[in-house]
Amino acid sequence: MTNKINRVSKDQWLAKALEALEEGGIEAVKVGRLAKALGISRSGFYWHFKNRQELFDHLLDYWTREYTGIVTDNPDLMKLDPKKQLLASMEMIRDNHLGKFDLAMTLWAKTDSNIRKVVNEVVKMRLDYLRAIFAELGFKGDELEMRTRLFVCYHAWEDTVFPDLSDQQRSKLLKLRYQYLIQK
Amino acid sequence: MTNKINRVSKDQWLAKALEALEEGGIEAVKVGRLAKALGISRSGFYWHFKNRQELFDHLLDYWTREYTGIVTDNPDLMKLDPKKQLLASMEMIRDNHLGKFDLAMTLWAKTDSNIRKVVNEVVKMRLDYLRAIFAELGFKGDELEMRTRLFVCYHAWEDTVFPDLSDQQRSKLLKLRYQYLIQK
DNA sequence: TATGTTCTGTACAGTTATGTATTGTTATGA
DNA sequence: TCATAACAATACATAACTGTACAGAACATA
Repeated sequence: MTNKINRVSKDQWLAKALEALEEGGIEAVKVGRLAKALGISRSGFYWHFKNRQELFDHLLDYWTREYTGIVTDNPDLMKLDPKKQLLASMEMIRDNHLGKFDLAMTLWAKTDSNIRKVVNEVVKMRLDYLRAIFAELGFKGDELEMRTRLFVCYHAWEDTVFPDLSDQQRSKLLKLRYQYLIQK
Repeated sequence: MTNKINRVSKDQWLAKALEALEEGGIEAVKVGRLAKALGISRSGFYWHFKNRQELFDHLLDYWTREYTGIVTDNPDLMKLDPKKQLLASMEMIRDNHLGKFDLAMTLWAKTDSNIRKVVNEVVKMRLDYLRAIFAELGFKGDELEMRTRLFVCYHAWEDTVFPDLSDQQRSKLLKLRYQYLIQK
């Protein structure tokens, strides 16, 4: 008996949506496509979410929580001396693939002012966080700004721009970049 | 008399398509939306293009021609000594907004292997071009690779990641970055 | 003025998408 | 075991999007 039906939770819908978002941007996140990918009909979706927009709101929420605060709001990192904090941040960004959704989010921000607001805030948080570290390392003024932005841009986008780098190569370059960035 | 009809050329369709591509990725490039934005019906589109795919082919073509070769295939730049070539390249990327479509193209590449192939080639061309310059400046091995990638990533994405930078600030940071990147 | 080329709108058919309504099935807790 | 919550399928109405067909207007040129 037990004609088992595949049941899909809210989190599973969200996970598939994130996948679609990462791969094709927000316009590729379609209810029907997600259902097909999950192997069920669309009906369950509207039990979990009022409509497509509500899913979008959750996606934005998720990204803000999971992909930004981990570094910039981490008390353990704050305790370290600036050099160690910088290196630990670099490794954390790499290990957690913190730039994973930056591509889709940044594109999304272009057509949606709500998203734009959040993305701008996130970029600002990252800049503030790194600026503080480089300031502690003794950099000032425009030099401080230049290093901060070089860091923020590169580390958020390395995965996206150079997806084919091996882990080994990535690690080697990371160490060298660390030395280079703290050098006066 | 002269009930003037708004006529729209192929180039105008392409221009609007590029706009849509830049703002919302390839999934946002819809024939109907372009027509609406141009203030006409869709019919003309199918006179210029066989179908939507043919428009996509043109978009890829356009990007490859206009947004990559300008720097990496420029004989005038090759004549310069490496330091001047580096600086001129940086200014050229900035002035021509050469990273303008990188966001949409990179996302597009995730779901289309033809696009991925081209995008990968373009990134490779950029890396080769910059690697040659930094090599002439005396860098070797992993250090050479680190600087090359730092440059390529930052300069293609600065506009996208920091859209709010003023021209003045952008110029100031460019000069400092130039000094920093050639420094041993 | 005649003629072909370059575009236009309108109409239609087919596909894909959203959202609603309704009813059925399974798991859980009282 | 009974009620309810948490899912499921199916059917339906509507809108958006693609592509085709076709008739006609404007333009270039001879």
